[in-house]
Amino acid sequence: MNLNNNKSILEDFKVGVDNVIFSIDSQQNRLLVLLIKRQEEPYIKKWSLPGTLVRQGESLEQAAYRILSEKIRVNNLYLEQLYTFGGPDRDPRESPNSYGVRYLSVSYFALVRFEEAKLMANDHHTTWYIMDRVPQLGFDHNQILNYGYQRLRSKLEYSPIAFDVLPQLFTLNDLYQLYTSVFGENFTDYSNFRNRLLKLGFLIDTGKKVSRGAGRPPSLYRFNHEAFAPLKDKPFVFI
Amino acid sequence: MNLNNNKSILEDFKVGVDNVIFSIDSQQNRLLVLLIKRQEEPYIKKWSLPGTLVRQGESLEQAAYRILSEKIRVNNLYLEQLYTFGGPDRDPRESPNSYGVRYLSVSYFALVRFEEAKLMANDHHTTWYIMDRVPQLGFDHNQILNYGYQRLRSKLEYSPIAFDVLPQLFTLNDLYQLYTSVFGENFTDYSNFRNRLLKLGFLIDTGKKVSRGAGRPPSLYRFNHEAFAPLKDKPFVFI
DNA sequence: ACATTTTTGGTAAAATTTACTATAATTGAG
DNA sequence: CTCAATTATAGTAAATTTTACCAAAAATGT
Repeated sequence: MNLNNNKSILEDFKVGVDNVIFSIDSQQNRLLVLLIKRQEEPYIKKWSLPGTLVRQGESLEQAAYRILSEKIRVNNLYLEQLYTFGGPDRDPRESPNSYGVRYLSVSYFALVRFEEAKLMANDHHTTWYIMDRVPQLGFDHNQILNYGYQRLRSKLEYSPIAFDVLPQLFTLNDLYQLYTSVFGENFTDYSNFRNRLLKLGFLIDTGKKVSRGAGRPPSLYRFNHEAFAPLKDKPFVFI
Repeated sequence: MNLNNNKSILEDFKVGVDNVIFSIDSQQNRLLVLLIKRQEEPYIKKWSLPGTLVRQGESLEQAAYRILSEKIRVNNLYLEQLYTFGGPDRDPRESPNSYGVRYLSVSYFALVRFEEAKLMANDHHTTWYIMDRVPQLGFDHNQILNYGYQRLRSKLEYSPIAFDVLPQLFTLNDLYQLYTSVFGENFTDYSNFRNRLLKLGFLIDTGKKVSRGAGRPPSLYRFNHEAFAPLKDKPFVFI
């Protein structure tokens, strides 16, 4: 950043953070995204991504966590920065050519554990939307959501983010259900998914069995961070 | 973004753009990055990434292009957003707890054609640095540079950004040299690289031959955007 | 007891990757 | 002009991985 510029032509920004918060209901095979019904202008009554403006002394990531904790109560999650949208015309609050304060949106992507993600009881304007039934959103939030969806899919392909939202001990079928909820019907078959994952060597069979109704009881597995680490920088996919 | 917040606790930002500008000198097998020797505080005399503050009515990407065009003259390039660094303590100009104006850095990643990238003649504080000889930089720019380097490598693996900086017509060896300049000695051998690329079907043999000293004259190829398009959303790598 | 369900372990065929070789087409030295 | 050196191109056999299945194991529930 160069301070030699004439300060008078610089622009002042308010910085907002908008979150694409996904959760996976493996029971019902659904990918869900958290949306807010706006209570004020602009885009009043429209659904939108949960967001906030960054406060003094607060980091971007802290702001992203603050949004999350105001809407849902959850302990296990994965969160990372997505993209920064900052064209001068993206927010109708900025009347064109007025050159007053300008809004920048730093978007974050989160994946949260569904079983423990409870909506705040007093908030009736927040809901989990089924991903492929999302309506037209306010601002440029459909674009941001789509960007987040692509990120979710690519992260699941080569990163162990699924294990941030699965319980400590899980069955291979739990993992498979999670993946099919996101990738849909034409996902690879269970047997091959299983073989590929096990060969990678970072899933540990605890030997414990659990009974869940009919059928042979499956083994409970856990994710081994140490065994995954060496794979981190190598190109590989596990789907 | 929620306007219900008490405005008094919000923070005002100046937004800067910092560029990680790479170029590849295939002749000398070197990956280069453009650095600026700072002429003012903070970090005076230190090398740093070229950056600027965003002006009124200017988009982030426009600002990124402006930096580029002030330092080098180049026509063929690839540019995309990298990451936004915005902790409250990243810039020493912000005295801690003063809560005045705060600086946010949106970083961009660029790959430019080396043959036509001429440094501006009157600028003696700008230079191409060999990537693995980069010194300690000002601000958090080593971190940003490293982030850009990872992006460069992963982009080269599954995106056709190389063809944005190669000439319209190029030999397969030109392409190979470019890749080895970035990925180093233990890169896959030429014969297999060739076979893999050709099988993907987006490189068109023009039939034209060109003589460059000793050896059988190679064919000139061109990149076919239409043939690449269907691969865009499918998982694949071409190295 | 046995039909049903689900997990687990496998395998044969297809496809791909890897390591390597042979041949073709040029330049440049003598 | 001849031939060694050089670079491009075309392959191929072996190793490995992926794909599309199948069968046995271990539980449930009627």
